[in-house]
Amino acid sequence: MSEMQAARWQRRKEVRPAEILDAALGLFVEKGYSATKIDDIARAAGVTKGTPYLYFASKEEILKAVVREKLLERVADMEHLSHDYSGHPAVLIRLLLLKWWDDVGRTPLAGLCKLMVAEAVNFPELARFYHDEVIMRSRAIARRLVQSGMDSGEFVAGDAEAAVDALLSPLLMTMIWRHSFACVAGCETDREDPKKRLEAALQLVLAGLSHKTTSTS
Amino acid sequence: MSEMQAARWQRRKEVRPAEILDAALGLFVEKGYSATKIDDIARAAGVTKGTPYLYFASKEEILKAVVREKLLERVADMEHLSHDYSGHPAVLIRLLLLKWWDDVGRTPLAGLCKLMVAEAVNFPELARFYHDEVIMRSRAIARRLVQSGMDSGEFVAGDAEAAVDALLSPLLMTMIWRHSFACVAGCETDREDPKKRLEAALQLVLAGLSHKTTSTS
Amino acid sequence: MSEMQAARWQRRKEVRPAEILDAALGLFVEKGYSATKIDDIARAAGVTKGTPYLYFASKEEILKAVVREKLLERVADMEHLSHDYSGHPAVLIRLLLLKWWDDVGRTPLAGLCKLMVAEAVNFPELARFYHDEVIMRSRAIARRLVQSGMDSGEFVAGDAEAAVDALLSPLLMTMIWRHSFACVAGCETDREDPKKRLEAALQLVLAGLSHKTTSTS
Amino acid sequence: MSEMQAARWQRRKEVRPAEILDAALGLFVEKGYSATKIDDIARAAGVTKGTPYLYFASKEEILKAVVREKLLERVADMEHLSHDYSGHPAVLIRLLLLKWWDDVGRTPLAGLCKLMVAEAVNFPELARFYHDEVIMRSRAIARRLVQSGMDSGEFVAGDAEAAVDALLSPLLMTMIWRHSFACVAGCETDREDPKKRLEAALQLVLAGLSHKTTSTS
DNA sequence: AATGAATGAGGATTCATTCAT
DNA sequence: CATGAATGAATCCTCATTCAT
Repeated sequence: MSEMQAARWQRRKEVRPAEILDAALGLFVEKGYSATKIDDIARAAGVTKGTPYLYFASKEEILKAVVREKLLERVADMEHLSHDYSGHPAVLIRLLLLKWWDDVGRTPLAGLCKLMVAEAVNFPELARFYHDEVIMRSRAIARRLVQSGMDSGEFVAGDAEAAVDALLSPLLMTMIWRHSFACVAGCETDREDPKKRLEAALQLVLAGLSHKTTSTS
Repeated sequence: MSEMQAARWQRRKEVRPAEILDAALGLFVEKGYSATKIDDIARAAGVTKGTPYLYFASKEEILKAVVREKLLERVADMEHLSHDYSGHPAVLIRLLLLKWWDDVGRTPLAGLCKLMVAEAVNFPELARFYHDEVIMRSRAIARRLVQSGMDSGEFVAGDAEAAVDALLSPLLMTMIWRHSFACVAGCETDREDPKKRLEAALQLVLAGLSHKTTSTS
Repeated sequence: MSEMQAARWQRRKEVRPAEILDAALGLFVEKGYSATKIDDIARAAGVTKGTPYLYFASKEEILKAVVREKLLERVADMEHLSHDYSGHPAVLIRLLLLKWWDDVGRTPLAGLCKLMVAEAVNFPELARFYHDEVIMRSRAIARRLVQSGMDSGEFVAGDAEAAVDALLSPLLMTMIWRHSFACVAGCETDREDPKKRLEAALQLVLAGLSHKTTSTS
Repeated sequence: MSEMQAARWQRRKEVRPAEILDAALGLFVEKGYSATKIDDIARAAGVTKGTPYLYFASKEEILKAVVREKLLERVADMEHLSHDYSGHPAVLIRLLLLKWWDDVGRTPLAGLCKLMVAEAVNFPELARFYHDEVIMRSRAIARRLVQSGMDSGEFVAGDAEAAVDALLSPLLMTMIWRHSFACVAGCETDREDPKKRLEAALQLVLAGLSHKTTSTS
């Protein structure tokens, strides 16, 4: 029994942190940071109250770890995609935003983005991390693409930062919406196909960004 | 001592509620709902712990009152403006969004919008109120204008809801940004002129929405 | 106006204390001491929160005044009755106990007796007053009658104090009952005629106290 | 310091609830419900403020548990005794009442009975429980005995409920007395032997209840 | 490694009492 | 004389964190 136990524990030791973070992600997203109790997280992870403290120093550290673990690779993905690419910026922009929607926006991770917005003020250090490693890097990708389009003449020259705002905002707001009002009974404005709507909004911005000679069809 | 006492012992029934709500607005916006203690609100309003309870039943009711008091008239303003208007929708859309920026976006009220996003899940009743009385009414104004533009041929026909998303999102995200990351030391990506940037993003969307015959000059 | 006012106030000044004590009696009896708020008393008396403090120093003083005002004369009544009497003790005992029932037991004053029991520990000074002026004087009357019965041979000789206990307890318990369990929904063991039952119990004790030669068979 | 700490940090899940209830019983009886702070209970039980909440949901639940735990078995005892018995009702009545005195009346449990009287109005649910499980069951035992005595001709026929009142009231009032006025300095009418006095009172009632042919001594 | 009993600081709320009007 | 706005001490309860087992 003790050997089996030991073996099991050995194995658990490797996976516990991830299990705890998964549980924490779900609960933070569902109920917010304050309303999530350590005990909830522990139970959701199949352990008891003390266990999270074996792996994380505090509730705050769990939040930090969740953010760190879950979002960084998504950003890295996009950086790789954008580096290996040479073609029309508009096409890649569309591609990347829709990929972000598929990988993050429609998943629980979107809730993490909303959580960061909600809690940024309370966790400055974490906010800085998120700002530098998620926001700035994502915007840098977008900005580079926008700028290259402007430079190549494919896009109308103008304020690149503003263009990035216009491109990203609909996606971000959709993510935030899904984890705020959309969760409230009575506010479920059923957006049948959010992705399609997102695409339409994006298309509008890209159209505004592009030179058009004719608009006839 | 007696002067201080005397100063402390003012009976100002008429103005207390407003003072308390102002104090509450500032603190809720600055620190979030949970992190704001009733005692903080009281002190900021120049009264003591018990006084807020003379006017509001609970901390939650204070939040509700803040939201109710502060945002409704802004929405009503916009409805009036949009009703009395007959001209190019694009012009009014620009006008209204920039007005919202001036009246709300760059003021502490923007923090209230961010707060609603952050706390919607925790205060469903309040969220419904905000959804119905602020969000839906605002979107309705925008949708009407977009639709009339599409009907008149001034705008390219398409998904009106998506167009509303595209138009409003940059404004909303700017407001949210200002009350989340922008408050964190190290994240103050100095946006010298947010209004100008907002205008540029808006211009982009309106351009995408408009028929253009030539883009050259 | 000011003269009328003054006149009215003059008159009020005389009756206010009594009005406040009446209101307090009702509420103390109904809800208990702790659960009765000064504000309740004031409103029930048709005045506002500050007014009771013009006449009484504190909530506790109101309770004391209520007890003092309301019960003393009842006791004095009985003392008079018992002094002016010469006849069979058993008859007077019956008379006095039934009178106490009519004057106190079935009125709200019974609630005051129960209140004293409930709060004696919390208000020792008041308890002492009640003990000396109500309990001891009442028992003294009863004891004198019992003793005279024993001395005259009308009653079986024995422990006079115990006889007093036996005589008074059913009355006291009935009073207490009416202001404790009888007020609770679900416990209203409907005692159709409490006075009749009281009489029967009393009869039993008096029978036990009396010499009986035959009980017929 | 470390020894004190260690002593403070004992894990005794099994015994804590009982310790807390014991402490609570003592304090409730001594000071009343309102005047007893959770912190007092905790300290008296040798734990800290939070610990009672590990075992009981609220102060009210502690009171309920105290009543439930402590009195039910006493009632059950009496039911057993009365069932297994066949003899003169008067004898058993005397026995049971004196047993109740020994088991409850002269112990702190009597304080609980007084507390129930004092707080019945404030805790209707608990009052119903006590009414059904303690009062009614006790009275049922007494009533059965009285009735059987009346049926067998041992007792004078009459109002059985009134007889129960007469039999129980002296005991109840003695219990109540001991936990109200008797606790107040200055009211300690020293009843040298309360049991003896109780017995005398009881004897009186039983005498009144019995057929007597001769009263000679 | 895991448990979960115990801790204790912290915060919302109540209400007797005061005092400027 | 009366008001009722304001006070602030008091108390219940929560929950992140600790540590003996």
